[in-house]
Amino acid sequence: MTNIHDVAQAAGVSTASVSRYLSGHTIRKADAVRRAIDELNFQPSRLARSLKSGRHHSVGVIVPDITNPFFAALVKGIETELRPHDLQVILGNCDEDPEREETLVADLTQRTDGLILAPLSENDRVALALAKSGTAVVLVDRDLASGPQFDGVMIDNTSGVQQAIDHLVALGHTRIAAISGPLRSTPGRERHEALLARLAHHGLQADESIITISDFREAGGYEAMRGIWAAPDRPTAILVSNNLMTIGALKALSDLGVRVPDELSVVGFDDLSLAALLDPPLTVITRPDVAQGAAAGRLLIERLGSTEAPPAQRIVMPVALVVRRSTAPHARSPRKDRTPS
Amino acid sequence: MTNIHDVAQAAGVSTASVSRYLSGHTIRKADAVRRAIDELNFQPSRLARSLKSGRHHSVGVIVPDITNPFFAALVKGIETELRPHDLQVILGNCDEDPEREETLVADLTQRTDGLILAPLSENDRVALALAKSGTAVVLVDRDLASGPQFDGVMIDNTSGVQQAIDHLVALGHTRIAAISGPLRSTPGRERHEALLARLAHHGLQADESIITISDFREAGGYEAMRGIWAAPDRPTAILVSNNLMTIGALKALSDLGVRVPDELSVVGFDDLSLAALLDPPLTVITRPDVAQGAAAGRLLIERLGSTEAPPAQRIVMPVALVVRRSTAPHARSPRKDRTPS
DNA sequence: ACGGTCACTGTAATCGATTGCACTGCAATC
DNA sequence: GATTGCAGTGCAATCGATTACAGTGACCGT
Repeated sequence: MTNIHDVAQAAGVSTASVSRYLSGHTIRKADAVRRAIDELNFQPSRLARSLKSGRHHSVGVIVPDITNPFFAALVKGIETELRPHDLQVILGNCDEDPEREETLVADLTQRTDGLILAPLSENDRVALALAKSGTAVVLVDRDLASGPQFDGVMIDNTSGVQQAIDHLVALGHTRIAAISGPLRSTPGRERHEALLARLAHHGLQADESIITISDFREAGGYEAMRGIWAAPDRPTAILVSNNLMTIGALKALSDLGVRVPDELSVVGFDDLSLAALLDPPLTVITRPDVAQGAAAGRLLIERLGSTEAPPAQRIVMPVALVVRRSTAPHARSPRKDRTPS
Repeated sequence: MTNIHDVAQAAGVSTASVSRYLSGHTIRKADAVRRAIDELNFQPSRLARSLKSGRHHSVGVIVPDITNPFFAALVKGIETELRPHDLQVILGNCDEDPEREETLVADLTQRTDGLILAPLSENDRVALALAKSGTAVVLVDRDLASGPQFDGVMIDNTSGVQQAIDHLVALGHTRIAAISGPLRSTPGRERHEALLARLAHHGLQADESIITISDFREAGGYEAMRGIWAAPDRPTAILVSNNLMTIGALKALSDLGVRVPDELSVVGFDDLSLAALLDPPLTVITRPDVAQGAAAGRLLIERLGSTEAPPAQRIVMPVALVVRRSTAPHARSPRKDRTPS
């Protein structure tokens, strides 16, 4: 690559003048400089610029799993919001790996002006690094134990789970299974806690053999579902705590030949773009995804804009139950509920 | 942030010694330096490092739409391949916007050692910039008109379309519709051309009223499907050229109350994680996605590893037809094929 | 005691830009 | 004609690291 020196030489001016030309000042030999830039195909090094100015004109977004359509949508929301502000979005996918998350945080704090982060764990070590680094940070969907010091955009997990359980109970279900996500993450923990609380609220017991903690991944949901179906006393309904595990669970049910909702009512947390086309159409808890990303983008812009750090802001977005046809009234006896083998 | 100077001062050595300590040399006051680094929480600036060394230890991946599960899978394959080589993956999502693509290319060529790119258009302006910049580039899934000078990992679109059409013809369909992608992109063009060629090969006519060019997006597929179903002479089968448009088409059919495959046989290009669970399970052309990404990663590593530029390599990966139940024999008369309105 | 290794050290140049400072030269003003 | 003002200029420092080069000192052998 040609550098500013080459251009200066070719145009017969000093590098200072070229630099000033680039930043919009009027200079005497503007024509010559313009021509030199064109001919040499000069592009100022962003690296050098950032080193000098400390600004990068980009923000990092770190998500646990870009394969998850929710995070893909989140990213889309963030980008839409950030684009008009001349901020590049740089995406890091830590693939549920804490070590990789740490590397990414370290890397991106140095290449970007701010970070939008969905941490893997509430007790993440990254929190420390972040708190010290002084980078602008917005948490999204997932919190940190030391969270309150950061901006954040969360959703009302508790309400979502309550709506789902209430719906199942209203349909007459009393033996309700669940596949939860990892408890170290906010949605995993909050949804699981809400589940236990709501079951208790209805006077239902939480049976460990049909309430499984899994990993928010498709394969995990598949395994968990098979495990639950092998339990001595099968449930008549199940709440699956995120979209990918729901897909896995549905595949397991399909492989096992279990009819939904006749034998098992299924509610998934997170909508799926195909949920309405499934057989049967899936009852889910929907939540804003693109909007959640956009909100996070807005918070970050606000923070980057102000010179001194404003107090941390928290946004909690509402969720809603969408009843389709994967849930049905519990027609049979609540006890002794076996399919003929 | 503290810099190498602060550390040097605190440890009572010169910056050179700190730098040497960091790069693994033995130095006399190693202990003091280590302690200073810990206490000051020093992390060397990657920016400054890159500026000096010209290496970034990262590669850029630019995709047209991260919301598309295919690209998400591709990214996953790339990451898995690159991680062991100490290369960060930095993701850019241009969201089908050429302008944004250009910005991203410009940005990422400066922050990374190489680029894996799925260009929006075969005649992309970025090609020029790339050719000049001398960055290592691997094209994936989509080619450039000036492509042969770059490494690339493509798939056999033609064969995939042939298999799909042959399958439909074997089922007795003669009036075959299609929703194609944008012709400026490789998969759009190749699949469309293969479609026309294969229809001709079977002596079938390509009727413009039921062969639509769309945009590879869900909404586009939805609209296109509605348009096709409004045609005076309806088709009995359709090939949809990618996953998102297939989702859109299925939603349109669902909204229109069209029964699949009774009234219309549907084949989609690209598998979907839920394809088998749909009603009915969807017949698709599958293709490697993670593997395609991994192959691209390998090519890039190879290129980055060698000092002088090796000749460009091309990989073409095979595709396969997976017959499920969205395609069925054409039972009724091929002419005058209306559902009762 | 002297010279020669050898291991380590600091100074300073470098990567490619930006910018404070002192300065130039021209036009406007008295 | 001298003075002021001002737009534009180049030099050199700077951002934070790496590294060629020229020391420095300890230690060894004679």
